[in-house]
Amino acid sequence: MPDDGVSTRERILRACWALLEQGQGAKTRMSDIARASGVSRQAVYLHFSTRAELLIAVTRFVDAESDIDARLAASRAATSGLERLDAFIEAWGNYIPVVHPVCRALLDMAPGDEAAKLAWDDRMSALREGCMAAVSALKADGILRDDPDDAAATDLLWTLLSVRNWESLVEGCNWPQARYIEEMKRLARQALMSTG
Amino acid sequence: MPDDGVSTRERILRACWALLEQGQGAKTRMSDIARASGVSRQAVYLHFSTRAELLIAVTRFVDAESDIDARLAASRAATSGLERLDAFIEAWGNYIPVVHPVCRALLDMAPGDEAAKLAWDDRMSALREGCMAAVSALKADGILRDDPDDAAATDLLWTLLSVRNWESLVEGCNWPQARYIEEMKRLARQALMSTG
DNA sequence: GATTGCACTTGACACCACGTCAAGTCGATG
DNA sequence: CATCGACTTGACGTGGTGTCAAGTGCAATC
Repeated sequence: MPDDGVSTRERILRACWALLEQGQGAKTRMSDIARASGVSRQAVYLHFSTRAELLIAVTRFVDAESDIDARLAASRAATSGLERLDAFIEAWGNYIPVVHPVCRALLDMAPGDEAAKLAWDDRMSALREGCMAAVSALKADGILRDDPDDAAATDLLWTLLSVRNWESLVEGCNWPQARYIEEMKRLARQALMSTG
Repeated sequence: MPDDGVSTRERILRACWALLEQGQGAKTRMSDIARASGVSRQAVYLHFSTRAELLIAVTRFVDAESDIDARLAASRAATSGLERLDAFIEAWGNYIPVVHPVCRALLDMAPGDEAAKLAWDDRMSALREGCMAAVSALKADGILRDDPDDAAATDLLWTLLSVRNWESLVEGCNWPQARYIEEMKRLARQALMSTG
């Protein structure tokens, strides 16, 4: 089936990814993607029954290509709670710019599309797990503050690390990525730990 | 021209506001708004040439009706920097739930509509002014930390107080409004002040 | 009392994306 | 050769926005 050893499906995924990286998510149409993939519009629907499904597939594809799991492994390997928090923020925070264009597109269509919304919520609840683990690690070390309870601490970290906040600081305020990471680490420490 | 002393234009604005308060922003159509206003769909276009224009007009209407200026006056009246920061967070933070349904609708259409995007950016840059003023007040009192410079401190406060973060905590995590306010005050103090 | 003007109604239409359908092409494989 | 699968082509339905043209009804004005 492939032309150059690459399946049509993958060509579409890559073309879509490339398009999203340089265009406004919401304005990338199925026909654009088809053209960029060198395939007819219908062929796209042959592989992905819906725009939302395609975008979701692209996020999974990007996850796989950029080895998000490996990135997060470091944070799970950390021994102390503080190390783990820092490593988690670094892993996730540095992954955001990679997936961001695709997230943007998914997010843009979420208000009007149930499937997109569910997929996004799913991603976000995965992130929440990571936050919860980091909070637990702090608690295990006895350095989690007790003003907000564990759940609230997780809520706070999760909100802090949202894609929107990254957009706000890095894209909206032109912060360099490194500054974003450092500031988030500081903020998270101040928000969650009893001793800074 | 009015039926009950209320202009058609205002009936539309109020009906739209009411609809947004109980529906999903993006799914509220022009025809829904027309029906709720007891007016034809075309009549709506007679007053607002575009859906974006209508939504923008509603936000301004809500601003006026809820006296956002009076709310913010308190923060400007504060004498100390810390008082001012707290008052600002309280004024804006407690205003969010009021405008939120309308913001939601505007935000939902922003990705695909230039006018909506501009209107939103405009609102956000007004908020930024407020943040900057609060930061300046802290600096005047000599209690602004110097790790992040003034601009970055403003960026941080502005991002912290974003509508998205309110949504995340209050709607996403079911925080009561009061808790949101208190936590934001704490977070802002920790993030901006040299002495907590 | 007729005329003009204004706010509004009615119904049709163009537009744009998404998604669907049916028929056809082309190459590989039995 | 026949058939199957991946793909193309072109037409179509749908839902929402925004436009257009003709009409209605009331009020102020002549």
